[in-house]
Amino acid sequence: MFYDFKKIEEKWQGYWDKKRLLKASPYSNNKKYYLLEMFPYPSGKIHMGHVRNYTIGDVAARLKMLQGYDVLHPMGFDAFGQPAENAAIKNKTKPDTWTHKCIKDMEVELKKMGFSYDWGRELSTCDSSYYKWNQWIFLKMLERGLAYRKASAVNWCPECSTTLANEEVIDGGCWRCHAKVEQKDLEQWYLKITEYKERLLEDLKLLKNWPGRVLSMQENWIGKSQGVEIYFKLKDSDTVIPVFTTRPDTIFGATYIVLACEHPAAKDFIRGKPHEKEALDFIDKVSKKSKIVRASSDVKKEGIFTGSYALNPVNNEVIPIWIADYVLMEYGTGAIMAVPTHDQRDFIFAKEHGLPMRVVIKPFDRSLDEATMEEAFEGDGLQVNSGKFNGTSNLEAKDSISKWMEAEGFGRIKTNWRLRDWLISRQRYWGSPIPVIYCDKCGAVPVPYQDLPVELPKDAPFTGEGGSPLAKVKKFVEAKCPKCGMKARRETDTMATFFDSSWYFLRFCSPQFKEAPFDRKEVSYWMPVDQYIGGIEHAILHLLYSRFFTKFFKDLKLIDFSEPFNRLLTQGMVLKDGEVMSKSRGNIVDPDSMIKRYGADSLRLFILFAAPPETELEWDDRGLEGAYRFLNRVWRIQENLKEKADDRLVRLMHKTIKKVGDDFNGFKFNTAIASLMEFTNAIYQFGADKEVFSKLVIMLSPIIPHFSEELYRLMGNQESIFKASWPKYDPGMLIEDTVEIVLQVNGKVRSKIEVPAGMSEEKIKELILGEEKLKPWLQGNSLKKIIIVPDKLVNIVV
RNA sequence: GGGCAAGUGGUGGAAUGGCAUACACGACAGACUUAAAAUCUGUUGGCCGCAAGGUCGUAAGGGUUCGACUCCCUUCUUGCCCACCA
Repeated sequence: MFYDFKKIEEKWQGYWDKKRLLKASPYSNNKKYYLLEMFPYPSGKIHMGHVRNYTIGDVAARLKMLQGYDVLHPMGFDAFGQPAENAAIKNKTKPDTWTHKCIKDMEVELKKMGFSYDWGRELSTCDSSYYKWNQWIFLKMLERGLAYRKASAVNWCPECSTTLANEEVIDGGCWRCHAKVEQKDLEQWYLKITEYKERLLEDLKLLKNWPGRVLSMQENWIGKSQGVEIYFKLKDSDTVIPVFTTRPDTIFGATYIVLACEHPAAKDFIRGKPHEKEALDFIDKVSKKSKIVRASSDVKKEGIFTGSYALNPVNNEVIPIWIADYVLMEYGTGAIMAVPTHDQRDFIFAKEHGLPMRVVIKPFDRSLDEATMEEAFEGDGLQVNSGKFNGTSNLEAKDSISKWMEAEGFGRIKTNWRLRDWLISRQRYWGSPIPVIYCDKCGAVPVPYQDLPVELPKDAPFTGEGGSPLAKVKKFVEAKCPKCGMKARRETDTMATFFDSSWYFLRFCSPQFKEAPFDRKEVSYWMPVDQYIGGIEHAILHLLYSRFFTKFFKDLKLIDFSEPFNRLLTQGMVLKDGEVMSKSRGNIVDPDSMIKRYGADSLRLFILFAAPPETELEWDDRGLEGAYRFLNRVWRIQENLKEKADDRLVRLMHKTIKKVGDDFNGFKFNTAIASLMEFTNAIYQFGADKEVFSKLVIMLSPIIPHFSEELYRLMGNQESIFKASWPKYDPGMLIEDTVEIVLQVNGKVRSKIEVPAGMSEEKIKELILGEEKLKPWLQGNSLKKIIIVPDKLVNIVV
């Protein structure tokens, strides 16, 4: 009556493993498919998000196996990172021990789901055979000037005692622990990702199969903006204050200038002025606050007058210079021209401090008065109060004013970027050591290639006190200078884990390769990744860094493609009662307990059926039970097979094969499953023969592999179902003899008729005008028009 | 504040210019059973109607069209991402 999922799933998992059935084998033909899901952090337990991500991937991978592709479907672990250190402190264990235990536990859980990974290719980023190549890549970057050291104020998380990249600061807090981020000065290693900004932006155009939202997020992150750098001269002096603007069309309305507090000239402008002390106090007060706090401290804009004045180059107007907290030193030149009438931030600031304003762009359909304005006008319109540009549209003026200012020497046309260099240093233990030695005489010296890997010492002390445990390991820190042989000191910072995950997709092509990060021959066969699947939370950082690394490898002539991921799918979150599943909410549904109750196949089926992959998925225990019931329903079909299936069923089978194939290719698993359910319902109605049933089972096999393998073998097949081929449909069987035509009067359905397919418009017209059911609607009305959609619909307009 | 999605039965969702609500969950009824579970077979958007049938209905309002869940405009709501980016 019930199929024994526990026995079946264990049996076939063991069989696939023993036969190495899921091993990726290249070069068997010329169709390759590299399917990759974002590898997990080994926390020790898989959650529903993993189950969803990996189930989606597994269906695609198994489908491609059935379609005869060489499939590469690997799995590994993003194993460096803070939680291992935190666990080490808490449980008095070692990060290494803890991580490897977690990896073991997760392997077991992943295997229970029956995912088709080639476990022979498994890798962990914390193994020295992997991070050796992180160090190799770092040295290559160092050689090319792409890795450099810079002392600067960095984001400091007091909770984790570590620095964070700008990208890792979320709402003023640490991306992992959410503690409030502070400012601190440190010498840090950076990667010059900005050198690739043009290509990172330009090549987004190549990514035709990426979700639009991810592309636009990347574009905004890179943040290219065209504008003009305008030179404002100080009144009674030759000192120039450059200012960047994307709105040169508003230059005639610039009524004051604002400097960032950190602006190098700020203190000069204050010196000897009446409010000198007050102004210095203000600068001091603001600079003590971290920039993150300043950014998040709502809308209040504080500022103070410097006492100095500048000249607007286009009209020689004398305008005051202010200092304020809402201007950022990091963007543009650290100084802005303020146009309160056409920028809302400037407007608020001007109102608060009684600064002058002047309208220079008026809306097309009305006039504007600065005295009565309640907010800035940021839309498009016509230039006014703008000298010889009056009357032109501001969009045109943007261009003509820029060119005019450049010609007059008032400024120059310039492009600004939002993208910053990438800070990779971490004052942490559990990461790849940065392969550099500091010598008093020779400075920072790279570790020679033949000395790689620089191994992490296993016996670092974990006290939970701040600072890096690595710095406390004497025999690690003490080193000889590779250049002069003198006593020297080893770098104790480790790399950000985003470094590890920026190239793992290349390593999977040849995970045991000893000569280089990857074997060029294998990479040129498998790469680029045909389908990448993961969470939207990685839309910016991980994907941008991976694209950067790929371009770097291309420049090294190690590969000959410039984008790593052809197609990208970002799957939606798994919700419970409308909320994201999380420990803090206490609404976690543990996959393992669901596998115990209903089996992995039911879980896979439910999670694919409940929602399309990209949208959020609402968890529902009863839905899972429904999936289990469906499997039993299919299971029972084998007990009642007929000699020969009904023609109607065979026709439906061909339709279903087409529909399911199309839906699978478009990752529309929910509707593919719906079709398979309809087909199953039809089998209950008409009765199937062995051939029809086996095709149903093959179509189900990517979704519910153990179940399908078992049924397939019970039907007498000796070979694995994954050696079978995907069923083909006969296009002739899709054509219907008769079609149902919907009859509308004035767009409302009034009747339907059955007619032979391909009937001519004339004949249809004749037929429907005599149709009894339509008479009441046509009587007493004059016929205006008849619209005929062949084989589908007729609309009579009266 | 900006950008991008989305809004459809009691619920998850289907339909991307042509029969709104496929498929599933839940609910209700029938068969089987001493009974229950399981299974099988039905019914299941609202309103009016005994019925045939009619009528309203895809967040709200307007527009384009013979015809709109679908395209356009306005508004509202929710979610995600970004955010003093000049």
